[in-house]
Amino acid sequence: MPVVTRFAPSPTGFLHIGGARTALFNWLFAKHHEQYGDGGTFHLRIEDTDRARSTDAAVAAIYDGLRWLGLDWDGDAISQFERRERHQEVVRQLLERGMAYECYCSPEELAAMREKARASGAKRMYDGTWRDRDPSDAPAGIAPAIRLKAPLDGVTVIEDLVQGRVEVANEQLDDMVLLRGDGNPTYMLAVVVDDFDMGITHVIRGDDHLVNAFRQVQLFRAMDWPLPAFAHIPLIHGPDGAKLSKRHGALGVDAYRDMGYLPEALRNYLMRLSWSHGDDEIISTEQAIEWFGLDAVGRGAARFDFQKLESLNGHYIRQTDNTRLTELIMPRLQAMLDGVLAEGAESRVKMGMDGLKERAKNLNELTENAKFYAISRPLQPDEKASQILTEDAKQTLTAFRADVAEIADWTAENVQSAAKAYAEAHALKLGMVAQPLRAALTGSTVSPGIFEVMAVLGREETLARLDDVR
RNA sequence: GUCCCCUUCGUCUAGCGGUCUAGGACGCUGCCCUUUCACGGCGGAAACACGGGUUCGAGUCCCGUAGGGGACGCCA
Repeated sequence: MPVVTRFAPSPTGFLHIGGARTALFNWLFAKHHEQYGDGGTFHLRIEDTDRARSTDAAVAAIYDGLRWLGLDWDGDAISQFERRERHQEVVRQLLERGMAYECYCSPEELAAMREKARASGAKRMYDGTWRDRDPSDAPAGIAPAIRLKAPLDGVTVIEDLVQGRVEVANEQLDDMVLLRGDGNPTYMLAVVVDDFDMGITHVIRGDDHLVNAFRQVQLFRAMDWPLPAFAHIPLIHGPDGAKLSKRHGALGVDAYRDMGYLPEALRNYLMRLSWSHGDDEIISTEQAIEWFGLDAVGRGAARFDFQKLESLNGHYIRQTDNTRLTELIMPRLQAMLDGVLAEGAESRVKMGMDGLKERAKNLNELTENAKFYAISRPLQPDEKASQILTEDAKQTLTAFRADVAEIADWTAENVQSAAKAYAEAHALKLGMVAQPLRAALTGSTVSPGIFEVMAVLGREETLARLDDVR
């Protein structure tokens, strides 16, 4: 049977990292079945039933984040709000069949009920005041909410693909609100109706929804609809072990993009949280699609670890071709240098990329490391570099400059040979030549191999930079 | 408070009763490579929360305890 999954974020904030992983799992599961099973489809549904809190900007951020991560969805995204008439229609049916009822409790009454229930340790929050009450008792001028008439005893069972069999006594579950007093559907109603209408076969979402799932199952049963399979995946926690939230600084996926992470690195990192395939760590998306299955998803929450993401990102940066890296970095370089780039900056950056990329864990570092290729002369050596440029060092540089100016074929090899010859002739260690060169040519004490740098810079620029420090 | 879930190195995890003197990765750390920093290579320290069962045999199954997390909205 073909698999149909969905990612259903509420557009009240930006696409956060936990949501991104939920989307990833749904996407991988659908793709796996598309390529290795009977078919798979992945839908995006925007849960915007809360009109007050939903924003277009958040919707745009969700689209943007998913696209950046490469998680394409099938068909158009569905707006839950736009389906409210269908939701209302379902409630009408429920009402007609006596499976739902009108509730006239005021917010104050409900608050009092809640307090009382908690204080007395009662199972249900809502006490069922209007469950069997004659509608003629209804106070005038108050629009009622509609509640589901849920079973009072027995148990509701979920055979969760990740959590296993979980059951809750129905006496724990009170009658949930389906339609608000203003006639708008609640999330609980909308998910069930939409999941049914969309033919969702597998509901894969964070396990903070596990408890909700029981009430949703009651609704499915009330409508006599077939149940989808449920898979409640563990949440991602912050470094402190609590649910990931704004205070952890982990915001939207756009923040990760800004921090210089590659989407493939973030994808690889995210898929390894609560899911694994043996000892494999570096997993391409193609492999993940082939291997992904719900049976290999664990049940424990995972903590977010920036260092591991960083390490993975470094790996993917080294794997990425120089042209793409250069394109990714040029705008950042522009910003860093206030738009003032030396002539030929881009081609130098690209030519020097081999040496640059193995020294960076993220795009911001890469940009910082590439700066000396793009900046205009004269360079401002940093503090450590200045310390290296002593009078002795400058003399060495002046003498060596004369040697190197004679080189006919300006290559890294030839420049290096010249440096070695110079060091030998003056009984110096190679470092005594190389470090001053590095300080003069890059303005820093850390850089790619200095002879490679000289080759990339070219004879003219190299000699000019050497002259600058005299 | 009530209900639900979870528990292997600091972190992510492998392990699906014997092959576990518990493996991999990140991080930490020693050495090598080396013109700096990285990359890379070779080593090291580091974990089955605790207590009972079941079994010839338990990290693996069951039950408790402790700890952690999640949910208890006319939010999603």
